[in-house]
Amino acid sequence: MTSILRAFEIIRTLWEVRSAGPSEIASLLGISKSTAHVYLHSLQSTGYVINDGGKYRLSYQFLTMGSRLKYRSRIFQVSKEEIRALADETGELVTLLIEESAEAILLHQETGSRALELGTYPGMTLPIHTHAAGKVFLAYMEESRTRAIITEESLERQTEATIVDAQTLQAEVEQIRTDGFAFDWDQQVQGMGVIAVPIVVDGVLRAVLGIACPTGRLRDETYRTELRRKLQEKVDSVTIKYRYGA
Amino acid sequence: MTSILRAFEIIRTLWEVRSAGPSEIASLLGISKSTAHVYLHSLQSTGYVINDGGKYRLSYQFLTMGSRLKYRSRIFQVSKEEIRALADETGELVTLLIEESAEAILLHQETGSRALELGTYPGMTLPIHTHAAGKVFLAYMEESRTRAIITEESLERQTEATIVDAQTLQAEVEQIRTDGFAFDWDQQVQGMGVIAVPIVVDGVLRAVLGIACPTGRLRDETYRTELRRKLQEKVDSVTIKYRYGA
DNA sequence: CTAAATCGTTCGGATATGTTAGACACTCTC
DNA sequence: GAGAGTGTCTAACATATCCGAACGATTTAG
Repeated sequence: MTSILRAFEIIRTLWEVRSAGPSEIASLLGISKSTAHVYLHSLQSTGYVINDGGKYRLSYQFLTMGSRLKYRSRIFQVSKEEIRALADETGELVTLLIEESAEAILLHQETGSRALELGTYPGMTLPIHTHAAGKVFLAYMEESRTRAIITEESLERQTEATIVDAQTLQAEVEQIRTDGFAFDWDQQVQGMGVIAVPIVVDGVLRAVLGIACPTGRLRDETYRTELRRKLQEKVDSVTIKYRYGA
Repeated sequence: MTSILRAFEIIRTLWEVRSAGPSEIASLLGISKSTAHVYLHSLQSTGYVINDGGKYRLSYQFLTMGSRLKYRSRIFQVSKEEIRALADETGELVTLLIEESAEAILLHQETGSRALELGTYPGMTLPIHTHAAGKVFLAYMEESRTRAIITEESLERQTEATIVDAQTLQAEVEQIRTDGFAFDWDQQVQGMGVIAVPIVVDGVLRAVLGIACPTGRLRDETYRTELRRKLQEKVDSVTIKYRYGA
């Protein structure tokens, strides 16, 4: 089914170039101009691509569908209020991440009054080994998957503190299993630290709730444990809501 | 190019049923089981569909792509801070809408401290004739399109106050052109009113900024003009930012 | 202001591609 | 433990995809 793959290649290309006509798409993908036109025309009739005056571009249908998925998801529905409350109480950046295809996806975030402004956005994907939340996923998923990701993946470096060694990562993962939470300093972006706690319902890891704040504030141990306590508190109430309804 | 259309039909179906296997998709779309399987398999390899153990479902790739489109858009970037500020200053719900394919799309929203909680979300689409923001679009788009939408579209009713008569709508649109803003009461949802102001840069309508609040508060005329003044103020600074950079 | 070039779009024929039924292994249900 | 359901895979057929050429319309170059 090359046509479907090609259609999504065109979508990706349209994302990259923002707007293009059949000729440009054709030369970028190495297909004929008329073929490119047929694809673009078909994509237009799905509503995911828009034609203004010969130039084609992606429509906000992606946002519509993506947001619907987000707002319909149970974990978002039951944790939305707690995330807002946690952001208000701590003033920091609170994030809800889920795992999909061995990647961490930022499903939702709320910013507190003194939260740092990262360039993060809902739907953003993050490599799983570069931050506390990702390591929680590694710690709580089925061990075979953990092993596969740790060894197979290339463990790309993001900052100087990023763990790129499989054994070190494995040890951290085991530590997280016993602790029930994860820390990181500077592993994703320099100057930022994260505390992350798993949301486990019926023995299944549903998501990870995290607080991101400047490394400076995190060095204070009493503040750190305070954050962790508040985080765990919210996770507990989210777990109950998820399990027992409403 | 029926395969592309069919692929997106399958995506729509997967949205509706949340999760399904080839057999279920096949019977829903009237195709053979093996065809459904090939489609699902291809969609999976695009990353937009995920296979857990035979059952297929949509991935958050839609959210990722949709959010990227949103966060990259110039109008969002230049108005983000003003929207947050306006929500803080007024305490109400502030919305940024754009028009696409004769529909209004809620690109962004920020909630103030006493804002009413509608079930709105970024990416949500709204019929264009049922609210103040939509009527601003009608007022500021090319007249031929306005006429086409007003007369062609069926003007579906949402509440008792929804304008479903083409002539009434036309008159309102002309009023908005002279006023430079739009009001509505109860036209989208009962008990809610909206004030909407166009964001026009270089003679082109880029988006509409709106404030939604309970009809009760809107009846106070001094409050109404106060809201409108603050709204216009933010729109002016957004316009300048959009036009002259940063 | 004209001419050449490039654009998006349309058409019909060669052929590559999608479609299908059937067979398989597997998992639940009864 | 039998049966009906599932997801997956293969191979042959037929259909729908792909391309080159040609059409206006628009933009660029002279």
